[in-house]
Amino acid sequence: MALAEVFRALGDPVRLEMVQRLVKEESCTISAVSEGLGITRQGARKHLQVLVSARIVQLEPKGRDVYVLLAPERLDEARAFIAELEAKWDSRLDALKKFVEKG
Amino acid sequence: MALAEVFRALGDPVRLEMVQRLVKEESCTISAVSEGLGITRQGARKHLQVLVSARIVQLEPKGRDVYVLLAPERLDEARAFIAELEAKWDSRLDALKKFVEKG
DNA sequence: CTATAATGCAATCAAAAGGTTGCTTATGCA
DNA sequence: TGCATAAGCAACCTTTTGATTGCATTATAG
Repeated sequence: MALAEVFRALGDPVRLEMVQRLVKEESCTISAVSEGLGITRQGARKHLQVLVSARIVQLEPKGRDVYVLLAPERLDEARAFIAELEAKWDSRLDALKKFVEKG
Repeated sequence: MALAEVFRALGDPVRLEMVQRLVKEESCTISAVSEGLGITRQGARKHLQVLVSARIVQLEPKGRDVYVLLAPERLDEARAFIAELEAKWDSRLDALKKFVEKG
């Protein structure tokens, strides 16, 4: 399942923080999303690459800088997947409830 | 962020499959959720433990069996987190749109 | 034109993850 | 009582992950 890769990418505090930054701030360079995370630039860069591989973000070089762009499609797929699980779960509970009511 | 642990737990095809099984089927034993995953029982058990640690599932021993119960709260937190990201993202796009319209 | 800032690339390293095998324990059923 | 089934525990192994350091490259600001 390709979704597992998306969840995995979100499964780290550093990467989660990066995604949150990208949601808040318009136009982040790699430097910007990597600052103040308590790890080195290269460490952060590896995390960023995980997000790129999961296609949660895209990189766009512009001169000396590389801009990091959020690609929200994958996030939406992940959200929808969980929502579907919840829907199935709820309908099962409903069925159970009706079964109990019937006696 | 505790949510990272939830995402991480979902970030594996085997565990994702387990969760899907638990949504579909009522009352699964450890054996049931571990069958047919292409790995050994002990391997599956380790995956299950990851889900337990992330509090996505609970274990309930009953006699010789141990039942695996889905605890949907964490899944809902994860879904809500993404939904919130999307909301922020959308409102930023709206703001940008208005800015552009104003000239 | 040169210094500096943004980035890339590679080697290295410890720790965690994913998986296995082997053995033990305990429960339920015939 | 005896045997099959469900599960636990521990050791072990390989690969991946998270992070580092060091050095090279490239582009912009003065």
